[in-house]
Amino acid sequence: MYGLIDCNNFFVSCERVFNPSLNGRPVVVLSNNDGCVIARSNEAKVLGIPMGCPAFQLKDYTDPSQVVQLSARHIVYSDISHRIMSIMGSEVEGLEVYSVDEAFFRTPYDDVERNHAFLARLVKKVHRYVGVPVSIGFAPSRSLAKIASHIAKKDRRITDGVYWLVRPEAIDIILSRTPIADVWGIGQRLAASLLGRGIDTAYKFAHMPSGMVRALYSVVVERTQRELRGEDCQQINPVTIAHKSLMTSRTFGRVLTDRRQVQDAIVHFAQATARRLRDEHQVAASVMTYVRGDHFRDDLPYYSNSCEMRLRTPSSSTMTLVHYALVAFNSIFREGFAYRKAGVMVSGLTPDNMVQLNVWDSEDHGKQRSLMQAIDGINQRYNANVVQLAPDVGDHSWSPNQSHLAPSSQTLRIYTGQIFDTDDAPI
DNA sequence: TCTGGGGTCCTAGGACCC
DNA sequence: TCTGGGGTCCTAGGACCC
Repeated sequence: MYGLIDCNNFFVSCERVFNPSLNGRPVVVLSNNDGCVIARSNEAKVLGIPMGCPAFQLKDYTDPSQVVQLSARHIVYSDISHRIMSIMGSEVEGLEVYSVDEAFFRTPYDDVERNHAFLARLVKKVHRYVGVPVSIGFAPSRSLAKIASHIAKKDRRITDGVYWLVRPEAIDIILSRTPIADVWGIGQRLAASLLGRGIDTAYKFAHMPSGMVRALYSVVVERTQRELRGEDCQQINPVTIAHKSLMTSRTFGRVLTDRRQVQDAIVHFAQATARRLRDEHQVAASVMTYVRGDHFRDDLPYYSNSCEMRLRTPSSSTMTLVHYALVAFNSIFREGFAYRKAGVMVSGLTPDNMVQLNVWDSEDHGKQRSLMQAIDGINQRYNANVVQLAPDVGDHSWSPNQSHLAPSSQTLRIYTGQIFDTDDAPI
């Protein structure tokens, strides 16, 4: 059987670890640029604030002064996530970290009661060690475990944070109470389409003829259906397995028209991406740069474009990636438009010890590699970006707004073991 | 005034090959 | 009038996830 551990209101719970006065109050965590709501405390959910709600619309639901609004601190959340996952990893087999606040695993026993008792202890342990409340569901498939974990989180009668979905009769009852849109893998489009056919619950979906699901939709949807029937068929890629692409992008704090300022952002994103790539010991085969305007502004001409460059030899060198990102940028930048967002993505990733060197590049490659190792070493030693490439010294006019950051206290620095640089908060 | 930042997988269709 | 068939690879775009 599969278990799913899910952190309750994760980002809000992380903030509460450092500021217990937030307990019992409506709290929301805002996305980059303080744009929209990406996490809500239960009290905020009760007020009717929806997920993804633009911050400026909070007033439609409640007096914004009653709601504590916080800018996201992903470095902190990521660190807390690692702590939780490492506790989990030491207690269960086959941990698959699915996202920053969720992980699947295999339950240790065949017996339902023993699993329940074991997992209830685990819920307590995580809360005691890390301070974040979690819920666990377990079932024959991951999709059913997901539904079980939601019940564990939402149903107040469940006091130990664990719910299981194993007996077929129980599964049928729960599925018939689960709206089709709540099924993992059924998004907006599919839900609308299924509703149009009268399929409004997970139960009805699970009992559609599979041939029909396959013909109407795809193998992916059919797999979801089989999962609801208790069959195990979702292949999860644990994040411990290397990424296939990496992206760094930001919405700017304001629209930019100056070429120099947008270019500044591209250089910064390319550097950040290169560093993450080296952290993963991977190299990229191609680099893509994209820019776009502000699609919420009708008063400005909108422009959006991207350009992908293939590298002669796969690389993770900052200099190489910045170079190609800028070549791509120069080919898509148009004067006379207002830019609101840009990003750099690398793809075609492979382990750096498997690079096939192009004969023309081999000498250069070795030198760059040594240089990058030296720079990374220095930056790591001083916990900061002490050494940077010359181009990334602009005024960062593209920087996002983060006006609701909790104070970056000494406690936090000690807790995370690093200097917390709000200007450079990679996820 | 103000609307995030990552990722993955699958499919359709075109290019190209024999 | 007649104008193959089957395969692979790549890319763009759409759908989903948190």
